[in-house]
Amino acid sequence: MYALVDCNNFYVSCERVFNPALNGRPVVVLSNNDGCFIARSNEAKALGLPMGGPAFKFREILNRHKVAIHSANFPLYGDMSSRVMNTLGGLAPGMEIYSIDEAFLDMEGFGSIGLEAYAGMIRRTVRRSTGIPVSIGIAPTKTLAKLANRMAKKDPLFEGLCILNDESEARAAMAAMGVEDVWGIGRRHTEFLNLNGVTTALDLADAPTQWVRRHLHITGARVQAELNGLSCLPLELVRPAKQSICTSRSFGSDITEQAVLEQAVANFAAKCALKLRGEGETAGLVTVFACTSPFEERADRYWGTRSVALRVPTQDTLSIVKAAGAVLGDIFKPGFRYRKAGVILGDLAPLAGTLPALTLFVQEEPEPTASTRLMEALDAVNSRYGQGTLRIASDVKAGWKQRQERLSPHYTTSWDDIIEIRP
DNA sequence: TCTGGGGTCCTAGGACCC
DNA sequence: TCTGGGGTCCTAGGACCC
Repeated sequence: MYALVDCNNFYVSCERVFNPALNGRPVVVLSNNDGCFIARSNEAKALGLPMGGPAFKFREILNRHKVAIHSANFPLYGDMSSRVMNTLGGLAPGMEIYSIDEAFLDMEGFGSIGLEAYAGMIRRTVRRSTGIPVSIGIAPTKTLAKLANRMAKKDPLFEGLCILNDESEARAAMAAMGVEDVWGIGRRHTEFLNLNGVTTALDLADAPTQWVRRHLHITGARVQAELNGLSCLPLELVRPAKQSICTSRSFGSDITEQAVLEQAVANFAAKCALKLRGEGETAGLVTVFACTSPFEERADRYWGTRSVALRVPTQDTLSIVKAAGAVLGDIFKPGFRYRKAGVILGDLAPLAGTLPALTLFVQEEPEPTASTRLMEALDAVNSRYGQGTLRIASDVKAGWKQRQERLSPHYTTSWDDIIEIRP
């Protein structure tokens, strides 16, 4: 049996841990730039505020119901996530961290204690240790565990815990669940399935397997098998190495000058390099993109992207920022209003096993130790005094910024912020 | 005025190999 | 008139996840 543990309204719950006055009130957390809703309390959901809805379209409801609004505070949420995962890791023999607020647990062998009692203990322990409320779904496959979790959240009668013990319980749950709510079935597949009379999860489970394989491909076939109790998605106990690392942002206001865009891209490249070192990897490919708002008139839209291969794979901020700056020079076209840009690192390889790339015409030394030592010093200073304390000169936040008008303090990751909230 | 960010996997098709 | 079989690698685009 697998358990899916999912934090309730996670970002809102994080804000409430440190600001209990938010309990019982409608609360929303906004995306970067304060654009869309990315988390809503139950009270906010009841007001009809939709996931992903742009805040400006709901200004009237937000004002009328005095909804508490927070800008996204990802350092806080990431740290709270670690606390939840550390707690869960001690409560089961195997765990797969699936997302910032979800983990699958191996429930093998807990049948004798009683799954229900054990799951109740998990919920109480996480709540007591971290302040975060969680819901749990338990079933014979991961896909059914996701479905059970959804039941646990949807229907208050379950009180945050739903266990599907056997086929008849699974079939009853699937009959009550729309096919669009099945894990792995997105908007396009839902549209296709509905047109063909498949509207519930149970319809999908019972559809002809060849037909599912043909139209929903191998991933859809796995979903169907899992709904029928055949486990084909094992628990991934170790996180696979990342294949790419990306940092991108939309801007608080449009950018038209190349120099300003260069500053932003330098900042994104430096952030990427920091993440890269955190993963212990080197990158061999740097991709940069810059684009206008997708809501522009067609003639004013532009999407530029280009990649450059690095002669020597590296995790050095200076090399990566330099490469990214050169690529931006290639794709920048004057006359457009740029709304968003980003840097993507690819061809990742572990640092330890890195050999100098074979180059035919250029005699390339292995990466000098000086670079490694400089990066160590850079990271040590920034870790001690805050990210951005020491940075590359082109990475200046002079001409671009994001909107973050209602940011809560970084309660768990910044001493300065804690001092600031002292009464 | 105002619409997020960071990922993965799969397929189809082209180009190439012997 | 007749035109194989078995592969790899790469890329773009689509679909999905939170």
